[in-house]
Amino acid sequence: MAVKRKGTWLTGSEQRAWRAYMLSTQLVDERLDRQLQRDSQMPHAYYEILVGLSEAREQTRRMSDLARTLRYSQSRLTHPIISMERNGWVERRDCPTDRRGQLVTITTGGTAALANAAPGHVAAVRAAVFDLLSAEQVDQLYSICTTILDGFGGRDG
Amino acid sequence: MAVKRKGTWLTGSEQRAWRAYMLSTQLVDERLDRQLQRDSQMPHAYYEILVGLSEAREQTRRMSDLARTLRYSQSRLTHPIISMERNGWVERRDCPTDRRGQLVTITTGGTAALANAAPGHVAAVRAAVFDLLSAEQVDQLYSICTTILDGFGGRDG
DNA sequence: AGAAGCTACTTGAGACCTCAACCATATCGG
DNA sequence: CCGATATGGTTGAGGTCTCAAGTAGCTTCT
Repeated sequence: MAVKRKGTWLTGSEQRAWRAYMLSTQLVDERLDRQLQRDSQMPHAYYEILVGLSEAREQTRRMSDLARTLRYSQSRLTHPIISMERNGWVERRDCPTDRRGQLVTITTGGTAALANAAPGHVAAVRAAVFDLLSAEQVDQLYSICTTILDGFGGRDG
Repeated sequence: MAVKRKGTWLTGSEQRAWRAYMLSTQLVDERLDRQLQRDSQMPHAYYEILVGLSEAREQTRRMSDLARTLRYSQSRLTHPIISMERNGWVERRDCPTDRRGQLVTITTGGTAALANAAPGHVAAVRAAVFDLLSAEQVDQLYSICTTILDGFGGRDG
C-alpha cells in the first residue's frame, strides 16, 4: 500500500474542511428530515424509496434491486416498506420468476403522497444548498462527491 | 425575497450533484460510524462529545455550551451523556454559579477511550475522504461547506 | 438426484434520536 | 417584591436504524 507522508492526524486545512463538512452535512440532513416530517409526515428515507419506485419501469422493483440502487441494507429497506405498506403507499407481491423475491409497487396513494411532498422538499433543498452555491461550486461539489463515491469501489461498506 | 428564475425542480447539474452528495455523505457517515462502533464501541456522536470535552478548558463544559458548539439539541446531548457517565467516560456535577446548570468533565477513562479510538477514526476519515481528494478539492470543500453553514444563520433548525 | 452453498428477504432485539412535556431556577417588568 | 417569561436540563414515549440470526428458494457440482 502506498504510504502517505502524513502521520496519523489531519493537516490544518484538512481539519477545518472536515469540521465544516461534518457540521454542514449534519445540519442539512436534519433540516431536510424535519421539513419532510413536519410537512409530509415521512422521514427522508421514505421519500427516497418513493422516488426510487416512482422512477422505475411499471413503478415496480425487486426489493434487492431497490436496495442496491439506494445503497440500503436489506433490512433497512424491509422495515420501511412494511410500514409504508400499512400506510397504503406501496404494495408487495411475490415475484413470478423467483419465488424468493418480492416486487414492490408504488400505489396511487404513494404517488400522491410523493407529489404532495416533493415541492416543499425541493424548496428546502434549494434553500439549504443550491440557492447558496455558485454554478462553479455545484460542479465542484459533484466532482468531489463522485471522487469519494469512486473510492468506495464496493469494498467494505 | 429574491425570486429565483428556476421553478420548483432542480437543474440537471444540480440534480446530479445532489444525488452524488446524498449518496456519498451517507456512505461516509455509515462507514465512520461502523468503524468506530466496531473498533471502539462508541457511536460517532459519542466521539464528537469526547472531542468537545477534551478540547475544553479544564476538560469541562456546561451542557448547554457543549450542545451549542456541537449543534446538538439538549436532549440529544443528555441521553448520550447519561450513558457515557455509566461507562465512566464523563462525570457531572452541579454548576456553582447557576443552579440549573450541569458541568460535564471528561474522566481519565474517557480520555483513554478517546486516545484509543482516535487513530483508527482518523485513518478511516483519511481513507474515506482526504486520501482521495486533491488539496484544491479540500479547499473547495471547505468553502462549499462554510457557505452552506453561513446560510443557516441561526434560523429554523 | 442430492448436498453444499449462495441469494432474497424477514424478524427481533437493542441502540440512538426526536419530539413534546415537564420541573427547577433565573431574570425581567411593574 | 411578585408574577410573567425565558433558560437549563431531564424524562419518557415512539420511531428508525443496525446487527445478527433465521427461513426459504435457487444453483452448482458431482
